[in-house]
Amino acid sequence: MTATQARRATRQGAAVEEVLRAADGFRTAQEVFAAAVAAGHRIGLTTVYRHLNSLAEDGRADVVHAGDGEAQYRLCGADDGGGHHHHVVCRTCGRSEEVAAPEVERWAERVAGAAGYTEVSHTVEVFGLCPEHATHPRATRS
Amino acid sequence: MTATQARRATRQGAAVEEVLRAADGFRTAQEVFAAAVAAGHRIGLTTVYRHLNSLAEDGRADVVHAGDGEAQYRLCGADDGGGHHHHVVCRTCGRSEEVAAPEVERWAERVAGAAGYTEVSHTVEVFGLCPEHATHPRATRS
DNA sequence: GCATGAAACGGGAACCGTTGTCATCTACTG
DNA sequence: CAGTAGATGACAACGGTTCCCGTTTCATGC
Repeated sequence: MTATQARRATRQGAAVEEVLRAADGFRTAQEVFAAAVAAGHRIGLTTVYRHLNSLAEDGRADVVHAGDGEAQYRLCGADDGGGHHHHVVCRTCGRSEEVAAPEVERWAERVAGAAGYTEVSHTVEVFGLCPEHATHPRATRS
Repeated sequence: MTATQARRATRQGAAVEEVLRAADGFRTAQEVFAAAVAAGHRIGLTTVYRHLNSLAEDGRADVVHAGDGEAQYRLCGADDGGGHHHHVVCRTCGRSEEVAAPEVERWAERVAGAAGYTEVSHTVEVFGLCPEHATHPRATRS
């Protein structure tokens, strides 16, 4: 299961990756589709979903579920050796910063183990407003 | 504004809470609906959703989005004040343990702040298999 | 370069969970 | 006990995602 040589090289697959690479943040499948079409690519929504899922499966893309039932995708380093990571995502523009979270990993393992749970997985997503989209300084910010 | 006495006391509202209380884990809205009907309550799916959302809004229930677009609900201590907490949820039966996560709270604030993000919120869900549903030790690394 | 088999594509329908609509019903108040 | 605001629920609408299946395109051998 090393070589997940799933897909054949196609224009559409390239288009999806291209759109994803051009965006420096998370995008929904529909946004990717719209962007690809806008860029002149001939591609169907179904195909966008197919490629997005393939990328996610192969670990070439990260997925977050924003909580309102809309999955968002983002390209990430092909085989980011050992680095399971998380993101801080801007609620407004989808921009994101990648952050490592060794403490959180350990914490998850520990509390789950303490409760007797096995095969532990976890989802950690941090949402916020990036500097550019920060609202009026409600606290003491200058 | 303390008493968010939003809803009138009705049989249906009681039924939803009853079902939720009987289950010691997370349940989807549809499951709650099915259980209520099975228990002989006369109630509609719409109403189940309404009460579930009310409970969640008032902080009387926790919600997790299992990642496949299905929200799951669980009763929790009425007004547990500042106690923002998380859960370890069994993938198979929905059973869950409540866990406090002060370190994670701090971590989220810190990394988001470091990246210049404000209005930070986060979702942390840990999934696993409870002792009862553990599979044979497969040595699989997540 | 061209034929060929297989994989990928894509339009539209199907699905599924969730929310909106609105006429009817019911829990509370006076 | 009657009046009324609010709750209910059957059904339709909705939005995101997946399935279906005939058509197109890729990759390869000739």
